[in-house]
Amino acid sequence: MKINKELVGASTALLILGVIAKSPSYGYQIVKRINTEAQDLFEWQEGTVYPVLHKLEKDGLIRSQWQTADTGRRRKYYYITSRGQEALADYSVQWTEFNNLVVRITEVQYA
Amino acid sequence: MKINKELVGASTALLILGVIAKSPSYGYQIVKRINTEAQDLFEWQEGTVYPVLHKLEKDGLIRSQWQTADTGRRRKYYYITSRGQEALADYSVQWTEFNNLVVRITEVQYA
DNA sequence: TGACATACTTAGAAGTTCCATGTATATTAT
DNA sequence: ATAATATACATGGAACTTCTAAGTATGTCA
Repeated sequence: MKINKELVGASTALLILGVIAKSPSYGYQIVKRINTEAQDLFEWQEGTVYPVLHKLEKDGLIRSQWQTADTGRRRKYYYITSRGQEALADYSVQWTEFNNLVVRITEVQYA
Repeated sequence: MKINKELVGASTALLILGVIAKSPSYGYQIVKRINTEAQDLFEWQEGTVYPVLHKLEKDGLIRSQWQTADTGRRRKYYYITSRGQEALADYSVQWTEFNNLVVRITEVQYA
């Protein structure tokens, strides 16, 4: 299995897929959700996320649908596709293996 | 703690620092070492690693020294600096936290 | 009505990594 | 002997991502 070349950079995509897989969401919500979970670890900007959403949609891993909230505000909801679910499962495995490698290489050796 | 903006992209640096921290190495050796450990997960190209080594040295996280092997071949050995050790410890923590986030977000929910 | 939060979008800059290629030398195979 | 391969370092330019910044629009609340 040759890992996806962009795997690591694709952690953004991985997180987005993870969020949408649990529940369809729209961009702004995803940004808030991840930033809350990330605490002080990092902070996504909207300008980072929207292009990734567009790319994921172009690649057929998610699809979108405009909806109007009760408030009257328009939101573009994203849904994961079956290809997206496959990709998510795939990326998760790759991520885990990659993490194992990082841990193995960087961990301190104890006699 | 604001995570290093390049953390994820910095996984390359993290792995390199991890290798050198255990034992001073030269570029070609690092590439072979990581590629062996990475199995089929990915494969670093030399052209990917040398620029990172140069950047790490410029940032003072590693230092280099030319040595001539018994074979007569010249190698540029890299040593981790104290600042490099601090960075390695720091990045490791950040990586762990980041991984925890990824796992939390992407893991399947069981009732 | 003014300030703020919500919500999406894109342009341009900056930064990384990849691919390809180049140079040089030692080792191994023919 | 010499050809092929492995070792070893290096860099230019392409390709790709992400970031910053800005823009547009609308709903909510003081």
